[in-house]
Amino acid sequence: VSRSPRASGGSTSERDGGVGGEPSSASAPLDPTIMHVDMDAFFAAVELLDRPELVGRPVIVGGSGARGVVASCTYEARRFGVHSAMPSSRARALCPDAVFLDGRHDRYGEVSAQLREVFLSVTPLVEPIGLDEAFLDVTGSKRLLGRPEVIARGIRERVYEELSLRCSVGVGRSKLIAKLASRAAKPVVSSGGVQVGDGVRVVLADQETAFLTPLKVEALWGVGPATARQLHSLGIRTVGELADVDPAVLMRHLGSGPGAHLADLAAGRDPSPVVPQRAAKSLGHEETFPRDLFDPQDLRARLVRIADSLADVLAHHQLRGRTVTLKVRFADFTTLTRAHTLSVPLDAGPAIAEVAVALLDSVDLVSGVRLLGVSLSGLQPADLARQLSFDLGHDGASHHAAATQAAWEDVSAAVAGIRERFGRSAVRPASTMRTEKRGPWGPAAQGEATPPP
DNA sequence: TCTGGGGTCCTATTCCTA
DNA sequence: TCTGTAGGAATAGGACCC
Repeated sequence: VSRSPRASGGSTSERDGGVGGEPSSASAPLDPTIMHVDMDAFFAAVELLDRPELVGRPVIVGGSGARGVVASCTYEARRFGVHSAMPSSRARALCPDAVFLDGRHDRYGEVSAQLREVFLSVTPLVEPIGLDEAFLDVTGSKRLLGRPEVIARGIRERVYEELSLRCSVGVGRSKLIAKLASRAAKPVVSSGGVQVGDGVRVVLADQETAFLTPLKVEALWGVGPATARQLHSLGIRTVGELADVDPAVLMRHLGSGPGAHLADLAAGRDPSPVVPQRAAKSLGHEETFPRDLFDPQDLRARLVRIADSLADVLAHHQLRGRTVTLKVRFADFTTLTRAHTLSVPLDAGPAIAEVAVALLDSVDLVSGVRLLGVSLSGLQPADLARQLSFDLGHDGASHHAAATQAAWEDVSAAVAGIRERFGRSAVRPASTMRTEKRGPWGPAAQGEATPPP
């Protein structure tokens, strides 16, 4: 090992510019080179692929109902100030001519899988972040594929050739730098128009400080509105100012963990590795209702349907979980959670619903409910859980839910099979059917029907 | 303006048990 | 047998990410 940074007393990055440089001699350890690939307006761009007649128009993907938000939008819509996470009502006011489309996550998932194939042809070390971005550790690919900038441009070209989609690529020694660099490579939108970005931005080791210093603190991973407010109150607005603050001060104001973490990021220190696969720690499903609901019986029925949807997700992942968490958001947007951990892992809809409904019954619902959600954590593979499920639990709730789980074991498998062949709506919990539109009791908007006499 | 749905991680508190 | 304590698990809330 001829070029070990430690052995030679200095970082190789000081010699070759940090991120890659020329391919090194065969046995030398290479400087880490991380890439962050971020699709441009991903959901909206996929919609335009399938509906080319919309190209050039402002297109907004997201819930178009009264309580929806923007999930993605084209740059034509961004010119009007529309951006993701904005309430749809506001987006419509800003851009009345926009075309609103409901999201098709299955479709985005398909394209995302194709995208991953491109990434995996460059390096096996791919860490997806959502459907539309990923970190790639290309440290070991440089000898074969060339300088980082060459690799990055190659990825960009292949994504465009194979998927007709554009992306931005950031390159640096760490995930922190790579992520910020990809943002710097993005197209810039103003009311005047769209300025095409570089597409690729490489930040070399000796450029890191100059690159980070002028950025706003909000640019850092982990600084959201609440942390930004606190930092602003301390007179800190840029990453450079943050780097000048004594870490002890940050730890005092933000807590020891987040404070120390933020001090590291501001100084450009981010040792976090690219992690190819992460096992899910929780799975959940939640629904916001078109209008607030007050009737406990109605809410219980909604919860059963949500638990049923969650059971589908669990079956798909072949997982069970021991902790059931109920989430309730009230009309005033305050949110509470209630959790119960069982001795036996569940995946059957009725068993999950039983626990969730019991939790719901412990909550005061008089102020009106806008959202209900159920999630399961403490996950384990279903086949392993099945072997261990002879233990029916000790406390009353566990015992009851475990018995329900056992009783529904075979039924759940049969339901999954039927849905596989005939679609999700082929089998539904009976208790949810009173909320569906149907015959003798007259037409009503879905989910708004009056219960039959 | 009025705030989705899918998650992760962190902190504080409470409760149980060795 | 009783008491104090330390530590872990469970619980709840909040911030943040895409």
